[in-house]
Amino acid sequence: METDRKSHLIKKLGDVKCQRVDEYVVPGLEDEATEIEHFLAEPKTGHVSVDEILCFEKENLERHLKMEDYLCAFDYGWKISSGGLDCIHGQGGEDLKLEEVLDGLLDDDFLLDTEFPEKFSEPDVGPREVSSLESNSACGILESSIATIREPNSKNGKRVGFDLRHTFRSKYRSRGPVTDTVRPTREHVQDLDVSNNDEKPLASPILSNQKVKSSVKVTKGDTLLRQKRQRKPTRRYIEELSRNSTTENIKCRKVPSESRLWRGRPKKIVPKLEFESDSELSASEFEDEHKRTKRSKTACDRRKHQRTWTLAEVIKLVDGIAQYGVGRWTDIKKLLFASSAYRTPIDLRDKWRNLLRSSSAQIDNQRELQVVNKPKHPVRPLPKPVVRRILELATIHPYPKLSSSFLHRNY
DNA sequence: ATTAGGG
DNA sequence: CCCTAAT
Repeated sequence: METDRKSHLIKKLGDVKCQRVDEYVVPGLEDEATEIEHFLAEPKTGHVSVDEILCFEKENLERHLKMEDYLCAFDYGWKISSGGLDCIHGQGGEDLKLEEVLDGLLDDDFLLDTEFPEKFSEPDVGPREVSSLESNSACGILESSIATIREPNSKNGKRVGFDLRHTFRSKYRSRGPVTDTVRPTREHVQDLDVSNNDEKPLASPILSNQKVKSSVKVTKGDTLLRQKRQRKPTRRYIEELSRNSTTENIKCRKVPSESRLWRGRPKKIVPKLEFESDSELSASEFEDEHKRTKRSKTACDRRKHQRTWTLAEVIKLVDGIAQYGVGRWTDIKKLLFASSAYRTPIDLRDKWRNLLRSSSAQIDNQRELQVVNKPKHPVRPLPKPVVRRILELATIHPYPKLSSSFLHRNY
């Protein structure tokens, strides 16, 4: 029985990996539509769209977020420099094939640091599944997200992709319905997020089945996942480790990853008991580790660990600040980033601080950037709408120590 | 426990 | 991102 499921799963995954990019990447498109709508909606009015609620499960998938960034970029008329595409919704844009677009995207260095097939091997979904999903989770997820794609025209992936693209486009173009959405109360949002905790140990039911179970049992909030970890390794220990094996990036990733997990959720639930379970990597940790950014080895030693912010995240953050105001980072974290085990409130604040800095700088250099914007320059500017909102918020909720530089600035 | 500031 | 002081 168990083996049956496993083999089924494996087969399923095999199928997935054979999928073409344009096929299995498509589910993210609709999602993106909701995200964009969400963003486009006026911050002060209700902007949690019904779509978002309905789709919140899908939204949890990190891979979707990745795609969102690109699609956001399209919305802002960004240039896909290497693809030779000017902007998707231009006149000629209508004729673009989805795969062409994706090709351009793949060449672009914008936030595409993860291979697609890999992403599907680490499905993370809402915890609601968690209970019933211990044995057959991955199957359900994969099937639901892929079957829909294959269904319409199983013979021709291209065609399917094309159609879906239109679905997406039409959806995000008509931003009308978004505005009249019901604004969820705080409680609603809370509920949503609680059941929405996407960093749940579903990363790889296949790989660490038992462990998932053990750590899921206690799961209720977003912090309980770490229960396995009883004791924080001493800093010396960590340093020792990284010094002893200067060799592989394995160390570069692993050590920081662990220390990262300690931060943010220090003692809350951690009992005094101590039995070392270091060898046991909980699913969430596995996922965490798995998703850890891959970058040059040189950067590894400087920043212990870092995860690049996606556009979607930035937008979410800006929205959160618009709602709750600057300074209430714990609230924002709990309500909007409950699904992200990383991104501590401090991270949010840091990000905001950086956003302020960069967006003001971007205003200054706007013209210069467009001229000098040879693809070589790794600086990818924020979409103007985002910058706009950031600056607006900056004036409304002045950030200590930085606000002065903004107030006398007119944009 | 959280936040502001600085590194 | 990390750390610390202050609240």
